[in-house]
Amino acid sequence: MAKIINVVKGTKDILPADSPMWQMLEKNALEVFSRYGYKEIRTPIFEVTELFARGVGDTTDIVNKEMYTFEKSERSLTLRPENTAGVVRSFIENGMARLSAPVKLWYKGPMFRYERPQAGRQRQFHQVGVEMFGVKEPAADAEVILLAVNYLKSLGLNDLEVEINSLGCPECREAYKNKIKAVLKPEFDNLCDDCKNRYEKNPLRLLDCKVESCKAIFEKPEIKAVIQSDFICEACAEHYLKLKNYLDELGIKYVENKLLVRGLDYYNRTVFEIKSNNLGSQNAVCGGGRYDSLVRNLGGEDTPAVGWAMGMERLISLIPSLEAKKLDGYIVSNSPAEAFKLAEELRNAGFEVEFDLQNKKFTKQLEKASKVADYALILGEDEIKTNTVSVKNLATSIQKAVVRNKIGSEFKNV
RNA sequence: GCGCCAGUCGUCAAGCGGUUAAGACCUCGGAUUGUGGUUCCGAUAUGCAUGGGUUCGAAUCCCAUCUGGCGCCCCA
Repeated sequence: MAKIINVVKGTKDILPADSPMWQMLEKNALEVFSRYGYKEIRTPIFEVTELFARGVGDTTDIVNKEMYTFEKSERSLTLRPENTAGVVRSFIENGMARLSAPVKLWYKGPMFRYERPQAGRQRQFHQVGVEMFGVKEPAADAEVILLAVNYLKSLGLNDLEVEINSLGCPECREAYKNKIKAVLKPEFDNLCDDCKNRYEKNPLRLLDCKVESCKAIFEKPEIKAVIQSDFICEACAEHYLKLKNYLDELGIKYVENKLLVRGLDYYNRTVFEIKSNNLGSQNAVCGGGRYDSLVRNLGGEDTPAVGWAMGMERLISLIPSLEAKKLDGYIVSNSPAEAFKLAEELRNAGFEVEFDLQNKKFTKQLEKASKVADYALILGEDEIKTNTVSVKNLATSIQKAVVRNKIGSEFKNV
């Protein structure tokens, strides 16, 4: 035999046994998001590399080491590692800023990140996400979080923990970063290598380092005081407070996590994550926040925006697997032409029906019927002569003759 | 990119230096030639991720590669 070819590392087939689950996720997304006025947008799977460098941020790991980038006709193109940048590009390019705000969009589809695969992490994975443009008020943040919670609910996921935080605006965050850097400066040599790196790149990410020696440093009173301080400016604080009030009113439980820092550079003010304890170390199913300066940074008019994305594979790993659905009927017959006609009749009436295409013996056909269908529709010589179909309920073993031209309306009653 | 663990039939696995490489499920065929899902019989890995090595002898030991899992990093 010829050598077989395998799927590439970090990618997976979605097999027929799995696809009903995916269909459910997609159907619920359409239903739930539509109720809030969100419309689906589908953007290309690859974009010009510069979009992600400018959009996601060139200090991020995603852009620095995880992108699938290739050259074609002297242009650098990249398989999308996330979809916010693409949606924003489309928003600007299609003049959606001229539409009446808010502009509410949702998407689903594959994303690509060159990372070491592990549980809940693949190189090709799928996200569903929403983006809302044009609303600076905290009600937008609240709606988007509510939408996430309700989508999860529609999937039977009720007990996930919502974590929120405010990163402040660029101004107050910059001041905070500088304070952190200042207070940690004397300890710099004692930080772990990762933290030394983060010190310059993104000091906010220092804070949830898991290395014990770093944790100990952050516990020192004078350092802890700075870390714990409410650094955000008045306007940001008010925005954050209003968001929390909305969430309280809506009965959405949340935990404030000062260490929550989304890794993408574009976030400001609100950031949030929804986590599960049943996912191992890749425990976030949903992550998002506000990104008021991204549209402008990508060349559009100043437009505030909020959104989130969920990892569909992670969602699926939390949902109990669905039972395989059986056919409505399986026709047992030694007259393929008659079986064809009956099958077509029932299929046109909306039933899921199959029959044997391989001239198998009667007993084999019946055995097959019992495995794959709720009813066996027996169409033998006797039945053809008398213009009937013997319908056998395979769960109860009850069998009845049904007049051929009433079969569609009656076989399910046996 | 780094560290640790693992890889035996379509699936779940036993075997841990000398076996014809167990067993179960699935699939297929037969027992019964118009009644299945319960029963009985049979078929299905010259092969143990791939490639090297050690050994009289390797699925079993060693090395490399590939893939998966866990952790770090990061993120959904």
